[in-house]
Formats: sequence, structure tokens, C-alpha cells
Amino acid sequence: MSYTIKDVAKHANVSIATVSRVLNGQSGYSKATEEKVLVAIKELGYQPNAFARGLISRKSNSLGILFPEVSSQFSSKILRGVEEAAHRLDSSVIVCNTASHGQRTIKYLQLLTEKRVDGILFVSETITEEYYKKLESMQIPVVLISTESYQYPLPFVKVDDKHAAFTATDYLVKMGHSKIGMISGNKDDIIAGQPRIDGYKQALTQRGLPIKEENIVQSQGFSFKDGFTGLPKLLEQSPGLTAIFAASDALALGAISSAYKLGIRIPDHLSIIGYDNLPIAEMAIPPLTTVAQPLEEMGMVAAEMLFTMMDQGRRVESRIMPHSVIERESVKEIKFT
Amino acid sequence: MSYTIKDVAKHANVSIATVSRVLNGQSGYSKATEEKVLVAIKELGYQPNAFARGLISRKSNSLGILFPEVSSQFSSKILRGVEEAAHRLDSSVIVCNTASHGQRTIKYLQLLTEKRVDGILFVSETITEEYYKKLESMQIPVVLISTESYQYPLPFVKVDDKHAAFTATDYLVKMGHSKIGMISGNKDDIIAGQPRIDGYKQALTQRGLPIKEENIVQSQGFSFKDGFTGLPKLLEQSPGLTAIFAASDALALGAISSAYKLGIRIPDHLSIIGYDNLPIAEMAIPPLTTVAQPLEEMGMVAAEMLFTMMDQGRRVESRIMPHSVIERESVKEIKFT
DNA sequence: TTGTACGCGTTATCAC
DNA sequence: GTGATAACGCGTACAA
Repeated sequence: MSYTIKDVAKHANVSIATVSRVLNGQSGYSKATEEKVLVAIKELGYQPNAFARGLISRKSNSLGILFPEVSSQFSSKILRGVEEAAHRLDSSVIVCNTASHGQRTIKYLQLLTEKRVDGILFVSETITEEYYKKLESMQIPVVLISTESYQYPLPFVKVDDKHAAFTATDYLVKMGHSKIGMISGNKDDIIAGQPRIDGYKQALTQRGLPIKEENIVQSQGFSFKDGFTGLPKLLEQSPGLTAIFAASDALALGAISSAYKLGIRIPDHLSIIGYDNLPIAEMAIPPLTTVAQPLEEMGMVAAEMLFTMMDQGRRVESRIMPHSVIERESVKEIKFT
Repeated sequence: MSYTIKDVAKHANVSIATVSRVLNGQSGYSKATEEKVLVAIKELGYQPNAFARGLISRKSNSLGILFPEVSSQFSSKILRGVEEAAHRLDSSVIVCNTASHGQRTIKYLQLLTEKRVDGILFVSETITEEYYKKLESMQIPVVLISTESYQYPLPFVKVDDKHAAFTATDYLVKMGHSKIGMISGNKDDIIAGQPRIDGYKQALTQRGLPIKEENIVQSQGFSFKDGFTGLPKLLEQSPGLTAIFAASDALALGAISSAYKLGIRIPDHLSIIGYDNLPIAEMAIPPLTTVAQPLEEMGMVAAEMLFTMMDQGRRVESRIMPHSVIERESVKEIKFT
């Protein structure tokens, strides 16, 4: 069994109150007793009990983070940032893999309530009414990452999807392309689907280029596989394309892989720009030009927002994070003569 | 503020003891009172307080897992498995990113002790004396993942690195190669460095092939960058190679990328086999043939080991997990005539 | 079948 | 400066 504050008190010949005081860096004791206590603590190897502390303080110094899929590169990067920020503030992070499953998510929320986490981070998930009610009843800060809610007033941190998609497409135009296709995620995805399509279209419009529906292929999700099957479909619908905007790096890599199989050379025959700037982007052949989201930073910022909400009970403004295109080698400039 | 068991008791007109009993599925109450209590719980939306529970039970229903780098694909996969197993047993997982930093690791261990986690998982780290002492003083189960300790009696789950490296190399031989190089990690890495080199050498020896030191290039770590710089170095030392065993998928991808820049075609000019079977392996161009480690399963198995140690106080046997080569397209068979 | 009361390890409010 | 002691919310031995 481990030692308690009582043991320390006895060992140092003081009261537990005094031990508690030096433990928490309060005032009200002489230098001499402080020394005594510190020695006792060290000698016994005493470790405060977070349960007892939490019972009184009503704080756990931990936060919960929910992902649809923890093991994606996207999630990992965010987790990394969150963990870093949490660590700096002496907090721990509890990870939950919801698998986009309602029941499972609710169960996690339940668990996190019992553990009295100080705050909750929701990544890439749509907030249903059920979730929101549960969150509301928990009475703790919540911050959304890489998603937002139109129905519920939850602060979020994400990039502007439409704007970023605009930037990606516009980059292709600037590089001399005019026949630009898109491999998009699901249109029904209000957050990452439609807005990116809108951004793509707006860039074309603004540049005086026509919008053709056959230049867009929608896929189930944002995965490698989706990109792999998406490219041939798109090229069949619309053979003349010289460049493609893929709505995620995974989609882009899938497309590149597919192109390789088809004997289409990137970027000589076809240019591709991705979205996310995951580590895989620079591992691709050729290295993928892409629109970067500052994922780690987003994680850190979200965690920090959570902490200011916790500590100061303050409402907090949502944050739109900057995106930027990372030029690598998957887009070729077309020169005019 | 949230409701307590006292509130529920009052609401249901019973004592807190009774509430506690139905809460914990014990016996000793009539169907009628059970009903009353359940209703009260539901009406109030009562949530048990894990602090109070933990104070008595001395259990937190959570475990800590330490990674040198949470955001690698390798770590993520393991985390996914651990999380899954933990979820099934109503436990939570607290992630810690040690950054391979001693001080930071110790601090995490400290934190985890205070939170009274039920067990600890250590991933890919060398257990120093300092760590071990700390772990010992914590008096809780520990399981190592993808690493092991020769000095301290800690159970582990990993694949047999030497054997897996042997298998990889042997596969290349079977495919008709005889001039086989290796891009290895650091020789000083007792766990993932030297053993893989040994496995490589043993395969050659056993097949009657000569071992030449110039056919091996060592790198700092197992990263993409290491592979990228390693390949040209290796090819300079030893120009006649027809196949290469890379000690990790990241190394392999780096090498492939480098080969691409050099105009060397994989697998036509050079065959490459990797190690790990991360998701990136199938995204590579060409898709990477590699030796697979069952990472998710390793995570699950390790977590389960932890639980049996916790619940039954039993010692537990280390587990060597099976590896297997995943044939994709980065290795070409050489036919003899 | 049910209720009372003590203890888990801390912090905080009093007195001294 | 220092020390009792009452919470914090729950489980459980014991009594009824």
C-alpha cells in the first residue's frame, strides 16, 4: 500500500494540515518545518492521491478526446498537439475511439462524466442532438476540432474548408491549368464535403472558367481506396483534364497510385494537389503538393481554449486556422506560348 | 452541481446503502425497491463519482500508455488495439508522449501514480534503471510492447525481430536474389537494431551466401529521411545489389523515393522489402512488399495481459507474436535460365 | 430486506 | 505558525 498524508505527518512530527500546506505551496509555516516535511515526503516516497484530491477540488486534471478513428494520421497529429498542451498544464488526456458509432460515443461520454474530466474535445464528428444534450448535462467545456456545429453553440477550431479548397484550385489555375477536376468527399458531409466543392467551384468561377459537373467525382469518404477508384471514374467522365484537386491527401495518394497503374505520369500527364499535408504527402512519389492544415497546432489551440474555459469560466471565440499550399512535385506548370 | 447517491436515496425514499447495492448489482433488496431506485437514478440523471469510488476500491479503471511518439503510424495502430481492449473492459486509456525524454517519462510515471492507474503499457522504449525503480515502487502491472528488457523481468509482447528479419531476407533469396543489401536502423539499438541485422545475416549464411559489411548501411533511426539518405550511400558502397531489406517501412519508402529521384526503377532495377506493414506500405508506388507485425492485435493482447495481471494478480507469460510477409509489388522475381 | 455509521485521503475552515 | 476537524461521495460491516 502506498503512503498517505497521515504517514508523512507522523513521520515529520507535524499535523496533516501542515503537510497539505507545504504540498500545495501555501503559506503559513516556517522554513524549518517545510524542510522536515519535504524530507519525510522524500523518505517515504509519498505520492498524493488524485482520488481524494479530486473529491474535494472537483477537478481531475484530465480531459477526454473523441475521435472517429484514433489511428489515422490525421487524428494522430491532432492528438499529438493536444497531448503537448495538456502536458504543459499538468493534465492528462484520455482517448476514445468512437468508430463514428452513436451508442459507443454516448457510452464514452458517460464514462468521462463519471471520471469527471475537466473538458471534452470532439474531433471530426457531427454533433447530434443526443450528444449535445449529454454534453450540456455534463456542464463542462467542450471544443470541436476540425468540425463545427450549425445547430449548437459549441466553439471550434478548424480551417476554412471552402477557402482552403478555393486556394488549392486557384493554385492550379495560377499554374496554368484550366481543365481542372475534383475528387471530393461526400456531398452530404456538411463540414468537409460540400464546402470544399463550393470552394473549388468558386475558384473556377472567379477565374472565368466554366463549371462542369462531370469534372467532379464524389466518393464515399476521404480514403486512399476512394481515391484509387475515384480517378478512373473521373477520367472516364472527363478525359481532357490536366489537373485534379483531391479533397484529402489520402484521396490524392489513391489517385496517384491509380494513375501509376494506368500509366499516367504525375505530374507530366496530370497534376494533382491534395489537402491536409499529412506525413504521407512528402513520402509520395512524386512528393505531393497539398494544402496544409496545421493539425498539431490545432490540437494545441483547442486544448488551450479548453483550459481558458475551465479556469476562467469564460466563453471563448472559435478559431479559424490558417491554411497554406505546400509546393512539392505533383503539380506541373503549364506555360503558354 | 451533479447529484450524489444521497440525492438518489432521498428521492427514492431509501437509504444510500440500498442505492449503492442496486448500483453495484448486489443482492439484498426487493424488486420493488430496485425499481424505485432505478427510477430515481433516471429522473435525476445521476452519475456515480469515480473519485469517491476509486478512493474506496483503489481502482481507477484506467491505464497509462507511454510512447516515444504518439503520432507515428506505428504508435497509432498499437494505440487503436489497446483502446479497443480497454473499452471492452470498461477502462480508459491515458496517453503519454515521452519524446524519448527521461525527465518527461519520469514525470508521466509520477502523474500516473497519482491518478492510480491500474496498469502501465510501455511502447518501444528502453527501460532504464530509473524507470524500473519507479515502476517497481508503483506496485502495478506493467507490460512492454514492441520492446523487451534483458535486465528487468517485465513481460512483453512483440514479434521476434531476428526471425522476422530472417524471413524478409530469406524471401528475397527465394525470389532469386543473391546480392542483397540492408538498410538497418542503429546497431546500438539492442531491440530493433542489431537483431534485425543478425536475422539478415543468418538468412544469407543459411543459404550459403556471403556476408559483406559493405552491403549494410546503418542509419540513425527508422525514418523516411534515413531511408532517403541511406539508399544512395548503400548503392555507392555496393553497386551490384539487386535487392534490399529495409528495417522499417518508413526506411523502405525513403529508399524508394530516393530511387525514384535517381532514376532507379522499383522493382525492375531493384527490389525492396520493408518491415512493419504500416498503412503507408500499400500506398507506396509500387505497393510495398513487407514483413507484417500485427500491431493492433499486439496492442489488444498487451492490454489483455495487463487485465489478467490486475484481476488475478497472476504473473503472465510474454508473447511472441507471429509475423508474415505481405507480398505486394516492390519485389521482383529473378528467373534463372 | 433495509438502514446507520465509519473510513477511504485530501483540502479548507476554524481555533489556538 | 500550527493543529483539530468537517466535508467531498461512496462502499460496506454491522445492526435492526
